[in-house]
Parts: sequence; C-alpha cells; structure tokens
Amino acid sequence: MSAKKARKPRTRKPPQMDIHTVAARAKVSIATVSRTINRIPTVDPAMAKRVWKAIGELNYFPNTQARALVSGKSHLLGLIVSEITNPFFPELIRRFEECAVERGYEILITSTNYDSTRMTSCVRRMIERKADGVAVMTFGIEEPLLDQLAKQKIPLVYVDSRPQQPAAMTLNVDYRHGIWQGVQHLAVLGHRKIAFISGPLNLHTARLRHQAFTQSLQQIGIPLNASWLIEGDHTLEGGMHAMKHLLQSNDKPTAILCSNDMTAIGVMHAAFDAALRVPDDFSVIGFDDIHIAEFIYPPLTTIRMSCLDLARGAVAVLCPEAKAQPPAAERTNLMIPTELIVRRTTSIPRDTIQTLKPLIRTASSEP
Amino acid sequence: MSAKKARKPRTRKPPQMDIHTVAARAKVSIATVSRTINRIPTVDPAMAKRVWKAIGELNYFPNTQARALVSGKSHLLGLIVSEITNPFFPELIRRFEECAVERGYEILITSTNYDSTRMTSCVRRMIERKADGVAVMTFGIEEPLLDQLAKQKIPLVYVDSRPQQPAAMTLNVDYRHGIWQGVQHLAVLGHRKIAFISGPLNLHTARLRHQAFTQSLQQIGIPLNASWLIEGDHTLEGGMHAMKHLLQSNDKPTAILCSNDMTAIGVMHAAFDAALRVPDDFSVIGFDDIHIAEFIYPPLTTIRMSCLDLARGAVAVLCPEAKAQPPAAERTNLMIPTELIVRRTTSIPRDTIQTLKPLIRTASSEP
DNA sequence: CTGTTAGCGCCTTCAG
DNA sequence: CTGAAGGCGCTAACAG
Repeated sequence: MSAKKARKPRTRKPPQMDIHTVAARAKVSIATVSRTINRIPTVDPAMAKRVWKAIGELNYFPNTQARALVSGKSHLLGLIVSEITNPFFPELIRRFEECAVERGYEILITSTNYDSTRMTSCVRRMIERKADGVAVMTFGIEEPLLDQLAKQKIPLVYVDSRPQQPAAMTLNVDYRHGIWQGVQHLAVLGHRKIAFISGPLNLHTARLRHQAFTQSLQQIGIPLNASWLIEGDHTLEGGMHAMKHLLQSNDKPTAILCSNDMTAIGVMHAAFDAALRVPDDFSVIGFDDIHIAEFIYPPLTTIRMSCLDLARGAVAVLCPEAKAQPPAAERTNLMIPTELIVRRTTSIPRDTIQTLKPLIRTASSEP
Repeated sequence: MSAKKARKPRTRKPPQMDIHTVAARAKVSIATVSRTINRIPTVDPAMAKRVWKAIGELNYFPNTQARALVSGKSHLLGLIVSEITNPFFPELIRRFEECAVERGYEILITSTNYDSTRMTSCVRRMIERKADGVAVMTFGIEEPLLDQLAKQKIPLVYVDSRPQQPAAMTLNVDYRHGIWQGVQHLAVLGHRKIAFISGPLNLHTARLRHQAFTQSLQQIGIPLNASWLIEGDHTLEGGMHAMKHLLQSNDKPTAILCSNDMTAIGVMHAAFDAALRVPDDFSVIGFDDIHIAEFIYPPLTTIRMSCLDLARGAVAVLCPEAKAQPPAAERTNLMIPTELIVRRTTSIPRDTIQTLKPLIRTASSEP
C-alpha cells in the first residue's frame, strides 16, 4: 500500500467530505478525529485544536446515519400524534422538541389522522428509523401496534394508561380534578342542565374524560340526562354538529362542557349561527387551553392541561441520559395536573337570573 | 471457515434482527433478501415468497440508517418553519408530510422560533441528518445559513425568492394579487383610511407583503398614511399591540389589513377589549386563511394562500423521483396563487353610514 | 437469476 | 495518549 491511502475506492465518488478528509488535514488518525468530536477528554489539546480547525475549514459535519449505525443509537425520538392541525398538538410538539433538542435528540413526528392505515405506517416508520423512544400522544391508537413497538424493545410512553399494557411508562392526565372543577364552577353559577360533548368513545382517552364528567355530576349531585351526552370527534366541525343537535332538542341544557377546545369553538360558532349568545344563552367550557382560547370572542373558559409537563415527562422517561433521577424506578407513572381557567364563556344561566332577580340575589360567585 | 457463519461477531450482541437472520430463515442469501425488499423484479417468485414469510415471522424491519448510509439517500426531507404554534404552519406541515410520505420520504421538522441560535441549529441538524432536500418555509432566515446548506449540495426550496440567491428553487406567493384584492374590496366598501400591520420588516417576506400593500393603495388611488403602517411580528400578541397603538391615534383608520391571520385575531381581540365592534367600527382582513379563521366570531375575511400548493410544490421540487415532469427545467419558479375570502369582518365604514344619516351623528366612539 | 464481496462513515476495542 | 483494524446492517457491483 502506498503512503497515504489504505482505502481503496472501487469506483466513483468525488472527494467525499468525511472523517478521513478531516484526519488527513489535521494530520491525525480518524480515531483521533472521532474522539475529538465526541469530546473524549483523553485527547491531546494541541491535536484537538488542529482537528477542530480542520473541521471548521472543511465545513465538516459528522454523518448521523453512520454514527447511529455503529453506535446503535439513532438519537431520534418519535412522537405520534392524532392530528397536527388541532392546535393542542403543535403546542405539545413545540415543547417536546425543545426538551428533546436540549438533550441532543431529534424528533420524528407522525400523525395518525385517526386513520387506521396511517397508524400502521406511523409505527412502521418509527421502527424503521430506529427511534430510540416513542411517545404516543395520540388520543387513541390500535393496541396491536403498540405491541409491535414494544416487541422492538423501543422505550414507550403513553398518555393515559390503558387496561392491559405492556411494560411502558404512562403519563396520566388528571381529568378527574379538572373536569370536576369545571362542573363545580357551573354548578356554583347555578347550572343544573349540563351537557357534555365527548371525543370519539372508542378512544380510551375520550372515555376517561367522559367518565370524569359523569362522576363529577354524581359527586356534586346533579342529575345526568343521557340526551345531553353527545359524542363528538375532537374537531371544530364535530362541535358545531353536536351543538346543532342539542339545539333541536326541546329540553335544552344551559351549559356545555366540551372535551377539548376545538369542540368548544365549534359549539360557540353553532350558537352564533343560531343567533344565540355565549354566555348569556349558554355557558361553554373547553378543555386543553390552547393558546388561541384566550383571544377568541368571547374568551373561552377552559380546563388547562400543561403540555410542557406532558412533553417534559415524556422526554425524561424516554432519554436514558436523564441525569439526576434518583427515584427513577417508581416514577413509571406520572400525573399531569389540570386547572380550571375561568374566562368569559361562563355565567349565570338565564333561567336563574329570572328566578333570582326578584330577590336581588347578586351573583357573588365569581371565582 | 466453518459451514454457516462467515461473520465473526467479536463480542456481545444477542441474536440481532437483521438481514442475515432473515436470509438464514428463508434459506437464501442476504442479497436476495435485499432484492426482495427492494422489489427488484428479477427475484424468483418462490424465493420471494419465502423471504416475505420469514420477514413476517421474524418481525423484521429494514434498518433505514444502514440503507441510507450505503445508498447515500436518507429519504428524509427537511422542513424549516418559523414557529410551529402559528396555525398556518401545522396546516402546511400536514400537507408537506402527506406529499412526502406519499413518495416514501420522512420529514424532519425544525422551527427557528425567530431565534438566531436556533436557526443555526436547525440548519446543522438538517445537514447532519443528511436530509435529501430542505424546504425553508420560514418567513425569514439568516442568509449565511442558506449558503451552508447550498454548500452541502442539498437541494433547497424557499418561499419567495430573495435578492441574490444561490441556485435553488423558489416558490413565489402571489401577494400582489391577494393583497390587491383585499384593498380593492375595502375600497369598494368605501374605506379610504386603511392601515396595514406587517410582519417584522427585517424579513424579506414581510417586506414583500408590505410592498404589495403600498402598491395596491397607489394603484387604486388611495393616499398612504405612514402612521397607519405598523410593524407587527406575525403573532396574536403583536396584532393586539399594534391595534392598541392605532387606537391611541387621533386620526384612526377605518379598516385594517393584517399580514397574517394571527395578527388579525389579535387586532380583533384588542378591539373588543376597547369595546369596539368588528366590522361596525373597524373592518379587518387577515392573510393565510387558517382553518379557524372561518369559525371565530365574527368569521374573518382573509386572503387565502394555498398551503397544499405550497407543500406540493416544495416536495415536487425536492424529490428526484418526481415522475411525469417533462417541463422540469423551466419550472424553477412557481407562483402560488392567493384568493380573497370574504366573510364577516368587513363592511361599510362607519363614517359612510354617518354621511348617509347626517342627523344621527352619534357619539358612540369612546374606547 | 443467485450468491459473494467490498465498502458507505463512523465508533471502538486492542496494540503500540 | 494515539493509530490500525474490525465491523454496525445494508446495497451494489461482479461472478457464477
């Protein structure tokens, strides 16, 4: 072999930019370049400096694919969401990305769009790209797919634990508390006729919210009217549709609790379409507290779920390097708090005003 | 070498799931497995069937990293956006992903958040992951970074061509037409005092919209009042702030054209805060036509920009396999159409009404 | 039409 | 503390 090249390029390739080029320019071996890049402390500072110089001059970027291949770690975190156009998810994604990038991870986003074929594809793509961990933030996914993921020994996090789940972390949202607060708030205002628009009930998460609602009613002692329990689909259009349905009824509710903000916005839109006013004619409460909720008209009363907590929790669980986690073992389940944010879509029901007005019973129940 | 294993695993590794395992189980060579997976037609159907069977039984998924490494194609398309929480971007991302997945590509999303450090990181990450192409859909990015990308010979697409650009495709949005339509619409209604809230003027795209506005005024023959040209930042909060500023002025406009929908929503919110009504007191027009624009109250008149066109254009340009493209050479520039969508935030200006009813000159303008 | 083999760019023992 | 060399899992020549 001649002096400088042990490698024997069979064909093609113009002078590739790789670790060898850098090594040659810095007059060190590729191993040293590798060590320098990986900040291994046992590298002679002088050499390191030469290497960094060469890297800068050559405009070299390490090839992540190759690193992943040899190290077995892709430094990719998967995130499967339901649909990216529901504003809650971008906010979640943003947080998730922040947390991930902070730890040197890239994120791979896929959305199921509630479509079975797409779900399969989402999972397959995660596996093929060898994600180091996957967060399933979709509000509903087919169970067998999760097994696929588990079978690949890819760390997983879910939102809301499901009946029989393989060994995977789960983040539990405290629906109970949030929805209870919402119902309580309405009850204090005087509402007794409260409707609930759920998500698709074949989704576990939607069922949890639904349960939380019925339980809250019971606890507070408000009778449940089955015809005020409407199944929505977490979309704005679904909310509109549900509201229209509600408006056709003879016995109308005075308040509507929605299982997410988009639904609530749809409800309000339908109300306006029918020349009704919120909150004068109907009180409305959402869920999620998406950014825009505060700025629509009227500003939406809603139950906030911290997507920063969600994101942080998920990433923490997924990244092995999560340092400073002494009590890691028992942290397999995390509770995400919720909180009622009172704005302008809730007020005393119209009936109550009429009833109470003679007594001048002021509405002192403003939180 | 002994009968079955030419490979000599130096150490570790429990029986990995790789192409060799599949080959062994299907009793063929790894080359055949590879060819089968890649659907190369010259494989004996019987063998192919055995291979697929083995793949299914073993739950095998090809390792994308390895394929990328050897083939030189990562099948990753980068998408750099400004901020994922502006609803326009999720809609764009969704389309982009659809188009990309359709062609067998994954997408890598990064957002700059208008932050210089993050921009650098976004570009670096694209290069390190060896994206096969990058779409820069950020409304503003530092030029040197684009050179970085170009230097790596990564195909690029931008939105709106910039002054001196390296060889890269650009998608041009037809701001002229859309904004002209908006101004024209207002003029026809009788508005002569039209304000414009731009994006950050250090961004090229923002400047284009700004220009389109001033030119439209000129064409239509409406005088320009510099104090009605406000610099916003494409956010809801920015819109609120700009509107508050406008409301303090003695000489108030009667209509406000915003350079995106989020700004318009902020403007409306500020108006409501000041007990003003849209469109009675002010007409408002947005830009983008995000999904929610139709459902807020009142529904927003806006200028639609097709993000499907944007996405499709970008992906088409970035994916080599884009078949059926005879006239590819001259398609280096694509015009994205815009369209005025009239809803409920625009009407006849109040002054006009007053003019028509001289006797009922109400003093209802107290912010 | 199938199998063998040489790398893709990098990390990582293992000798010096 | 540095350099040489063997793969990581896969594709793409090249032989058979």
